Amino acid sequence: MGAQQKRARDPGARRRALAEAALEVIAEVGIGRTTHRAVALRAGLPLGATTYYFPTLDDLIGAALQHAAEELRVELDGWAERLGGADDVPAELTGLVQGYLGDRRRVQVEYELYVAAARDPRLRPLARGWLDGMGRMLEPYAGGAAGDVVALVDGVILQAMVTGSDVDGDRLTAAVRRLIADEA
Amino acid sequence: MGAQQKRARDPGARRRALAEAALEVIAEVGIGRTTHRAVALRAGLPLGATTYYFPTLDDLIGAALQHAAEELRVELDGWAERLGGADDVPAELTGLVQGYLGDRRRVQVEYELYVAAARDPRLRPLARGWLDGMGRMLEPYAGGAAGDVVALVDGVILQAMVTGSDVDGDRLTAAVRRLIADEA
DNA sequence: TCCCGTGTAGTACAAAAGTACAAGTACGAT
DNA sequence: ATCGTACTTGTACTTTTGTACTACACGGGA
Repeated sequence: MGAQQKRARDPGARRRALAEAALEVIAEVGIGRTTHRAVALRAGLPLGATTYYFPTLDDLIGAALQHAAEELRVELDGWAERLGGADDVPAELTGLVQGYLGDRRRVQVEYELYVAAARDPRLRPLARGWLDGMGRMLEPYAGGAAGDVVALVDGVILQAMVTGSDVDGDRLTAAVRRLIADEA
Repeated sequence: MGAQQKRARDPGARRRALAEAALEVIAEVGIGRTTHRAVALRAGLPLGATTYYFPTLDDLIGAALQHAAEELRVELDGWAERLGGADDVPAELTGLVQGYLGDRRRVQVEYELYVAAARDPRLRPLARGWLDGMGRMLEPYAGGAAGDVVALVDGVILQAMVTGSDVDGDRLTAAVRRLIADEA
């Protein structure tokens, strides 16, 4: 019906734009209150585009979370590289955590995914990507305590998000040192 | 209009029933998808009861979360008592965590509250109740590392919820021991 | 006993939201 | 150049949802 000018065709870009817009909406209002319309508005696309590319809302949200999980994996690869060239691993890890917290939107989405995965087993593989990936990354330095360091880091990030405050770098570094003492 | 038999009057019990039903709904579908109708159905009460006792949906959810926060405080008091009489504090703490994880519904609500608080500052005081209370409780045993132990425990619980698995008691105990070594 | 305020319950209504669809357009294959 | 398919877009339809409202019943005080 529309006879106005239509934008250039680029289905791939639209899928990505929708997924990214969905992530922004999720960060702002949570998974549960994310709607087709809010995502379309955020992406600057018509409502119909959402259902054309993602048959159902769950598909849209699922694709967005998958997108986020992939971004997280890329982030983790960067961490692994940085840790590999570091002479003080705990201090470097602390710096990475602090940098990660610089983008609260992204962190918020990650924890949205966590809580959703706790409720819906279908999302667990996505959430485990971060946990397992980080554990594997830390194993060379933390050995059997890698999982503990992951828990500590996730807990520290959670605290920062809930209280709205920053991470105490020295304290985190010291705690990581204690956890990995004598390991690896 | 209804001329059927009405239940006994007990406003206090109704408020409590609605708050508790809301918690169950929140645990199942998340805060964002919690509705008046779902809560009323769960509580076995008519729809009108929800708006009679809680003018708006936010009020209902807020009351439910406050209810949960109070329950958490009671739980924490129990923990404090148990830790006070324990000769092996890290082991006792591990046992408490494992016991806490026995009621996943409750844990789910707690983390729903966390993530919601990260997004909405108005909920932060409620969420801080657990963090601060637990920190204070651990201070006598963990000293300056109390906050680290809280982070570790929260991270471990989060891992258990996300992966659907149980907590490795020995590992948690060992990690706590390391964190509080030389403290307090 | 007779009210009257508080609680109860069913229903109503407008807004929001998920999804379907019809109409039209661009682009590659033939 | 034509044709068909994939994409685009605006709108329509139905369900869900928040909230308001009407009608009624109980229970204690005048």
